[in-house]
Amino acid sequence: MYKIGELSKVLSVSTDTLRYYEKNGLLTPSGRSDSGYRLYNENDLRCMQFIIRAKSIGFSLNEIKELLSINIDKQDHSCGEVKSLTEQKLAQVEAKILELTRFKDSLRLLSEACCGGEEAAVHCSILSALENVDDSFNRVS
Amino acid sequence: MYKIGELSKVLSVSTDTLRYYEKNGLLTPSGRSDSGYRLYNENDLRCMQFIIRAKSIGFSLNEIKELLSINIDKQDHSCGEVKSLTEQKLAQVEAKILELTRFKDSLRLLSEACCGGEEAAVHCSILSALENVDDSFNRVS
DNA sequence: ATAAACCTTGGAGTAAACACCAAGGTCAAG
DNA sequence: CTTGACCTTGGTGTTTACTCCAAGGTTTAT
Repeated sequence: MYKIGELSKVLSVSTDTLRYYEKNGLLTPSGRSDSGYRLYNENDLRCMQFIIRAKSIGFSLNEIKELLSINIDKQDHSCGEVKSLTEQKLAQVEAKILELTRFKDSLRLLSEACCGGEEAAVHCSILSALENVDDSFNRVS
Repeated sequence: MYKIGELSKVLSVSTDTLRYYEKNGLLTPSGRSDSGYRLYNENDLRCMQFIIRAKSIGFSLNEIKELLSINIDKQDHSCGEVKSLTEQKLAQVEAKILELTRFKDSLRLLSEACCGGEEAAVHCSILSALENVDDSFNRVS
């Protein structure tokens, strides 16, 4: 069992953040001490790690709550509902990956077009590189 | 040349957003009419499209400003500097793609573990699916 | 037994990214 | 020449995700 300060150190988040997440229904500590201190167990820790990872990927706290509800509500919902929500999120993630990949391609194009030397970078431009990417995309579609 | 309302319609963003971006140095319209109306040209439009795309990918307005400065400052900086900034951003994007891909894998695992039927989804859980992914990751590393 | 280092709740403050007025000037149509 | 749809600046309001007190109770080490 971790006290809030201990968990905050393990995860490198502030105690305020932990209390904030609790207030917003993302992570409720599994228990309280006699004196009212929050007590987190290993499962709470894993849940928090999940939240941190989902956040770093770009999910909002509300989206994360939705993802977590897949877990929390599992007794109350059918497999069909869970699967549908999961696949919806999956599609979102895949779309994001696609966009990011396209973006990566333009950055790489820019980087490769750039000689990297000492001269003024007049011919280097994110925008022109992106235009090239767009053009190729347009030609394909 | 587009007036602010015209550009806003073309791009499906509010005029407030366009003014906000101008105030924050992301996109300054290339001109003004005699009466002081903002006038945007095709280049401004492309720039705005870039901003919208970068935003949808998860870059903050400040990060986008940095990306755009690659373009704007090109006369003032060497190719080497531009290349370095670009590659830095490239690394960020690649890291993001990796994390997203990992996340996608866990969602897919969850989806596949789920029968999708009518029964209570007791055995379906994002967290347990993620634990499995983590385990396999840990075994590898 | 008394600091120092924790914890509690409640509330106020902050930064980002807008959204929404208000008061007034501009422009095209009838 | 006026009506309605646009534009201007300047300001306030909103949501998200924290962050930082303040006032007081608890634990622990000396």
